[in-house]
Amino acid sequence: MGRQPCCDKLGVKKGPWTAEEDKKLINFILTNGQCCWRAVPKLAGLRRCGKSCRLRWTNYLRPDLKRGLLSDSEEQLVIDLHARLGNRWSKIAARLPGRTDNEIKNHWNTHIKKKLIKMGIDPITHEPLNKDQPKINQNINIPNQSSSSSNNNNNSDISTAESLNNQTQSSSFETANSGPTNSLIVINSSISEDITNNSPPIENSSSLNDQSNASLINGISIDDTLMSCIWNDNDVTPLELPYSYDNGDQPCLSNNNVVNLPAWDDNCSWLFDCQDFGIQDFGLDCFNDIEIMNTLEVLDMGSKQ
DNA sequence: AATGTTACCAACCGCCCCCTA
DNA sequence: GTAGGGGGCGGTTGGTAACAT
Repeated sequence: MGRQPCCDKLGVKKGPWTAEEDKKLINFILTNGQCCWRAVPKLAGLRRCGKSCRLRWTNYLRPDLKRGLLSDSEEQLVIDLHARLGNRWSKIAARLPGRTDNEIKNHWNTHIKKKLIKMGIDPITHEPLNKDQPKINQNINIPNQSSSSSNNNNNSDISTAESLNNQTQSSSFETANSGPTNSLIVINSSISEDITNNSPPIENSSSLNDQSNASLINGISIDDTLMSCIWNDNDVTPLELPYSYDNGDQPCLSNNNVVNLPAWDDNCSWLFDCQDFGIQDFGLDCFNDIEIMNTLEVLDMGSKQ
């Protein structure tokens, strides 16, 4: 017995969303909140699959989304989280406020993956591609280490690594060249404590599965808040992230390490209006017509570009 | 200018998990 | 206990813009 399709395929439109459809969906969500997605298309007057509506909303229309490329710090955080969580994009996205799993997944596949490969890092295992010649520590987060060493990557790669090094202090790689097993990339955070104390399931456990490896990460500086968030399977809403917003617009780690997420684009100022209320709630009596119209106007602008 | 190639990303597909009756 | 619905998730595709030849 096959499953019922999520929607009636006949008469369901596919492909890119039009500004008109976006308006309808936004209007509906703002008016009614997020309810049963299957019912949304019908109620909103859209010839779309409910799933498609949900995706459009969560990946593009949600007012709390950031747009634009990931910053270096965000990128580094994604790498760190991926090393721990694997391709659990939604889990990773949950730790990056304003970013969606789809966005992170795309960014990983188009940017980070290539960067890591160029650096000699296997993007899947986060181990050096050539284990006999571990060299990534010469590029990543080893302060005062010359980047002119054996790695002959191009300048952009080196500058990328340096950039990551400079901007991200609390989340970084290190390679452990001396282990009896394999060279190892570890996250510069509370891994060692978590391994010994909590022992949560580790996606890429191959890199962290023996005593020698565990010993290698002893002494690495710890950011308990961040890693405890990562370990907890409980969903973490953006507000529960270990960031705080210094001066209202500069996210900081709870341990006062600035993450340097970029200031939001001025064009997204309307989003701030929307952040005064709970996105999850969208009971939306707190919306006023002006805010809704602002949203729709911005959408119009975007669609005309 | 025309054509080919690459990069990017929005959107879709289908599987899986969770909840509920 | 279990079947089915709903939503979430990760992988993949397809359109298109940018760049190269």
